[in-house]
Parts: sequence; structure tokens; C-alpha cells
Amino acid sequence: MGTPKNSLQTKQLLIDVAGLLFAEHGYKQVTVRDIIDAAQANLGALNYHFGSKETLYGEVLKLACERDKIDLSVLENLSPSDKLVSVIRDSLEVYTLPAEERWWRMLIKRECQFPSHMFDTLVEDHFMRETCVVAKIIGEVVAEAADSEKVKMAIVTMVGLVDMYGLNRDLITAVIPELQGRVDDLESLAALIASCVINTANVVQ
Amino acid sequence: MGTPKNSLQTKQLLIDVAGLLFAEHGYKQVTVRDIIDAAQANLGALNYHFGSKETLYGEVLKLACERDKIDLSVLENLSPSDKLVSVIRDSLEVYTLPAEERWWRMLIKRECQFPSHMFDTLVEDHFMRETCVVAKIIGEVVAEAADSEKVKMAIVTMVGLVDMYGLNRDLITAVIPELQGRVDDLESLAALIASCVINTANVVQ
DNA sequence: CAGTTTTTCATACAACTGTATTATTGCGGC
DNA sequence: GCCGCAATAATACAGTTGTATGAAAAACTG
Repeated sequence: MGTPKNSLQTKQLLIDVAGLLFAEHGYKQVTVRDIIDAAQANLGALNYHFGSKETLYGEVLKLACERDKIDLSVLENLSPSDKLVSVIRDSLEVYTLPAEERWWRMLIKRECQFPSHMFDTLVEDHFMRETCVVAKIIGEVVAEAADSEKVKMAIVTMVGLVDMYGLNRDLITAVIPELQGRVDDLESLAALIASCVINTANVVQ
Repeated sequence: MGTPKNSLQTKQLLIDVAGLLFAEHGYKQVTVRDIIDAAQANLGALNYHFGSKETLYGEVLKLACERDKIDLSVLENLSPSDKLVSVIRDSLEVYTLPAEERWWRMLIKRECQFPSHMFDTLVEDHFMRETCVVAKIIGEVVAEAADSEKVKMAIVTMVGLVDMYGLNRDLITAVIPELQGRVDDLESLAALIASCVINTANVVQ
């Protein structure tokens, strides 16, 4: 027996498969046997590479953070307000992708729903950075300092609405089926959210 | 042995304790032994009254829906826009209460995060009804029909922002500690959210 | 090719989890 | 006072879970 594939392949595959499963069903709901089955690997392999389920989760979350970084390259040469709409649209778009291509975002949300020992790391290494990126963009649009409370509140509004219209799109259409077309129209949705973000910055004093 | 308290007391206590635990840690994370320990009851009692953990959860969720209904009595004699702000403030206030007095809201959110076999019931028996109540209030404020898509989108914005500023208040202050004062000022927060709700209805066409 | 290291595999194990079983206790009606 | 019913208690059990072990296979090194 023992038909080892490339070691790095197996390790990376385990992380990827675990990420998908953790994101979809939550950490506790997924067993190590679910993971090795989906990865067509062996219990020993998981134990060998990671030692424990918890350690595996740590590596999964680290990968998720890397993949979830905002892509700034597409924003060059855009006006401030177009940058904002673009960032929002891209963020919404993530939720329309098949699960295999967006598990990292889901996983990060799960970590916020059930904070683990990695939560503080997530805040410091990921959210802090991403928040700064968004702050600069919004600051330009509303002509305020990026570290002003107006802008910071606007960020919160943005995240809240992106989560609602993106993450909870199934909930929305379950309760209000007539909105199906609305939540599918990412362009209009992004414009709507952007206007609420700007509105927030204007209302806060 | 066997020092039975009043039967209804024990059953109700189990539901209440289970609700608190399920809401805080999630269904799967809580074991039946956690529940009976916290309720100072016995495994047999749980099995006798409910037969299974899943059935217990069903009763817990049903209770949660009852307790989460919007209280309309405080809204009489208020102007439409004051009604809206009042509903938002009350909804935000829930998240400032100690866990024992707000587990029902948390539990309902958890059901949305990890839908169980009860999800459809939750949508039909709870969300549908609550949505209609809010729709009427918003409809009055923006002078649109309660079943218009403008109003329906405004509801989504409202829920999204209440969740963000309420449910995720710990996340907000972890990432942006400077906003501590902002998320504690429910009155200003309610006004802010209301303005975004109205803005949504105006932007949507 | 030989020797070493890395990786995989099958299996074992103790702890935990939901549920069932059986006996025991308290209470109301006669 | 006693009998039937409702409720509680202690224990048992089978299935699952995360992790450990040791042997086998592959990959790498010289």
C-alpha cells in the first residue's frame, strides 16, 4: 500500500478541502474523517502534516486571509467614487461564485460568528489592514480624513450592507422572493450600497 | 431518589437553559449534558420531556420566535418616522442586554447561519410576519406602498445595518476601538440607520 | 543501488455524545 | 392507605470523534 502523491500536493489539498468544508458547515460540524474522505487521503496523512484538527484550521484560516485581500490593481485610473463602487461590486461578486471559489470569505465570516483562538490574529493581521484600504477609498469620496469617525462609520455601513446583500442573499430571497432580480443585479446593488455609505459619512458628525 | 420539582417548571427551565446555550455556542457545540448540568436536571428528564435534542431545539426555536416579535404597543401615537426610529432603536437595544435576556434573537440568527430543518418554518411563521410589520412602517415614512420593491429593499438595508451595528458590535470595537462610543449611542445609531433606510427607498427605482 | 528520510496506510484507543432502559419517587383520586 | 400516573434518577450502550501508533511504501541522497 501507500501510493503517495507529492507531499506538498496532499498537504495543500487537505487545507483546501478543509477550508471548503469548514466554511460550508462550520468547524465543529466537520470531522477529520469528512476532510480526508473528500481529499481522498488518510487519517494518518492529516495527523502527519498537521498533528491536530485545530492546527489544520489555523493554516486554513491563514490561507483564507491571503486569498481575501482586496485586489487593488483593478482600481487604478478610476475616480474615487468609481473605486468605491468597484470595491463593493467585487465584494458582492464573491458571494455569487460557487463555493469552491469563495470558501475563504465564508470561513472568515464563520470565525466572526464563532470566534476561536485565532480571532485576535484575524483582526490584527487581516481586518486592520483591509479596513485601512477601504478607509482611504471612502475618505477620498467624501473628502474626509481616512481616520475620521465619519469614514470609519461609513466602513461599518459598507460591511454591514455587503454582508446582508451578499452573504444573506438566500435568506433575502427566501423571505422576499420578489427581490430575486434585485440581489442578482450586482451593479445596481453596488451603487445602492455606495450611496448608503456616503449617506452614513454625511449623517455622522 | 427522585426529587421531582414541578414538571412544567423543569420542562420550561430546560427550554430556557438550552436556548441560552444554543444561542451562545451553537446547536452542535452544546451537548445534552451541558444543558442538564446548567439546568441542574437529569439526562432522563430531557429524554422524557423531549425525546431528542433535535425536538428540544424545535421547542426552543418556537419560543424564540414568540419572544422576538416586535412590540407594537409602544408605537401608537408616534409619527411615521418616529415609529421607524423607535423600532430600530428597540431592535438595537436587544443586543445590549445580557445574554439571558436576548438569547432568542441570537438563536434566530444562528438558525440563519446554519439552517436546520426548522428554517422554512422560521421563514414562514416569523420572518414573513415581522417583515410585513416593518414594511408598513417604512411605507408610511417614504410614502410608498408597503409591498413596493423600494420598501422591500429598504427593509433589507434596515436588517443589514441593525445586524451589523448590533450583532457585530464586538467585532466593530475589536477592529475599530475608536467607535466604542458610537455603537453605544443607540439613539444616534437608530437615526443613522433610519436615514440609510430612507435613502435606500429613494435610490431604488 | 543501498541507506535514509519522508509520506502514507491500516488499525487501535480512549473520550465523548445522543438515546434507551429500568427502577424509583412523588402526587392525586378513590 | 393504596394504586395508577407523571416525573426523575442512575446507568448502560452503540456510534462517533480526535488522536496515537507502528509498519509499509515512496522519494530522496550519496
